[in-house]
Amino acid sequence: MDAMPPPSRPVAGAEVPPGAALLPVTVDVVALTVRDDALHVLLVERGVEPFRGALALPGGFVLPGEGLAAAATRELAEEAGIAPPGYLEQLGTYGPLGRDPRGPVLSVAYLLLAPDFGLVRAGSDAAGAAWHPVADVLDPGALGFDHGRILADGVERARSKLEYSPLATAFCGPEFTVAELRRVYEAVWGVRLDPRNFSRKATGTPGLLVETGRFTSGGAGRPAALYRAAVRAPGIQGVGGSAATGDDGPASVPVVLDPPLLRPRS
Amino acid sequence: MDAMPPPSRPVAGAEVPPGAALLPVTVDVVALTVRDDALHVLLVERGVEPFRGALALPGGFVLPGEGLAAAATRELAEEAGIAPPGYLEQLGTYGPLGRDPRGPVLSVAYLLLAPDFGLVRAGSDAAGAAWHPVADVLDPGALGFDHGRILADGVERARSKLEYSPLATAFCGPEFTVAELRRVYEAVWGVRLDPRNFSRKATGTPGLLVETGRFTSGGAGRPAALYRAAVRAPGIQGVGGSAATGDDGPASVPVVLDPPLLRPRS
DNA sequence: CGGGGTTCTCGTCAAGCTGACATCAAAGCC
DNA sequence: GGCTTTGATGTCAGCTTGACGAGAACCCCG
Repeated sequence: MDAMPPPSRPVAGAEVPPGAALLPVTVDVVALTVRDDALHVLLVERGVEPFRGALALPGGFVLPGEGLAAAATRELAEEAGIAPPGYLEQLGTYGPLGRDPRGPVLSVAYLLLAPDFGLVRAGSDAAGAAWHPVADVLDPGALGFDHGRILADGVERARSKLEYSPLATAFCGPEFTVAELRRVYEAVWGVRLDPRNFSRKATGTPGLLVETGRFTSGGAGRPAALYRAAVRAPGIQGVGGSAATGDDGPASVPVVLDPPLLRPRS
Repeated sequence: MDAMPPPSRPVAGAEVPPGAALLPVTVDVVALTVRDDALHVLLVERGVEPFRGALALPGGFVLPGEGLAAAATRELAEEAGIAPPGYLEQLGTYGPLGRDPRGPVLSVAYLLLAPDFGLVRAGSDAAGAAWHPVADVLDPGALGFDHGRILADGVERARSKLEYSPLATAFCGPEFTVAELRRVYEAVWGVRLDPRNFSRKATGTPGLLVETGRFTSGGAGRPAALYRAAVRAPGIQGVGGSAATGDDGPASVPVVLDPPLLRPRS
């Protein structure tokens, strides 16, 4: 669907009722990763008004003939410099009133859970994207527009996703250890988990891990068994075949963890 | 926010980049209720093309100067005849490509969990709204547009909501018995629950029920204790004060059930 | 080469929760 | 008054959870 040509008329609505509003639509992405045992979010420094100089989520306007998910991946590729791996799902829609000083704008937010991929032009360009610790920018007002609220919603969505879906593996590389997976949970939830109980739970939960038979080497301590994700997250690049018509609804969870991995209750 | 006057220029986008698409936006509502121990959805029979004569979710185009949630409540009021009670939250956004034969249209879907409220003009008018058992219309193709998929997403959202939030009470009236609440769970999940275990769990979960001290009378069997919802669902009518700026993001869950009420696993 | 430190893996055990089921209580109905 | 219906309370085995001990396998260092 990325290669779909623009339609003949760039502005739709010729057959819709005359009273309907025609709205510009943006796509903003909450891209989360875990680095140095802390949750990070991909942010850009805005180079143009409004909110010039402020930090904001990567995103931009949907172009004519473009789907929502396609717009999200395009903006990520433009502002992060690469087509990042990971799991992408729709987060929610905000607006159109009272969120952009230029006027009514509808914004569809997406959530990306990704391993710590490198950034092209990281921090060098004026509008370059960079990872920021979520804890540093979680207070309202740290980001332009209503992106502080969108980020908070994205973090909360990620936290609950980790409980009931195997998507914690989306933060890891193709092969990882149980300890790496545990540090993902610890960073996203902001808690400390017992390594022994977590290992028992993670390896005993069907649909989460697949043994590779291989082990780590070179690190300190006893070598750890390497695992792969039991489900390949239907992410940005991995779609492969056409997902029917332009698949722009809220992504369905690939698998539900059963029993869930509940976070400790205070 | 309902009374907000339209802005001076009905079509926004004067200051947005020239390449951005201007899209008509519709709001569709998946209104669910429980009647006769079965999950029902509010549907309208379309009176105009496209999909004339087919069943579809109530909804319509967002008007200039109107917020998303306001458009959802307005469409519900127009097509159901009243301002229904219940809990409203955003479900997801679909499109804009390949879902409306008239051209690109963005659709923001909302989910309403409501008690079995009466319908004005129920079934009489050509475009009147009526409750339909979800089981009758869940197969793809039963509804116009992509509403079959939106309904499926809404039902799945409702199912998981019941596990981790006290929103099952949104299906009940102001006072209800544990048995009524259990029938809500049974209808939404499609399972049979043991009344004794359910009662122990429901009354023992903090943040779900509040005793009223009153009891049912007149029915068959021993009178049952009447309860109220511990949290009033922030629904359509109950907002009261202004919810800051036009609150059109995905609604946050009012309270999280802890421990959750997990549905039986297969 | 051997000891200490580190990390991973397996085992143990009490406490709490879940699912299955029995028992009692309180109404209506004949 | 007995029967039926429905709600409330209790019991009990089995499982899961949280806390923690102990051994295994690697690295580093002297």
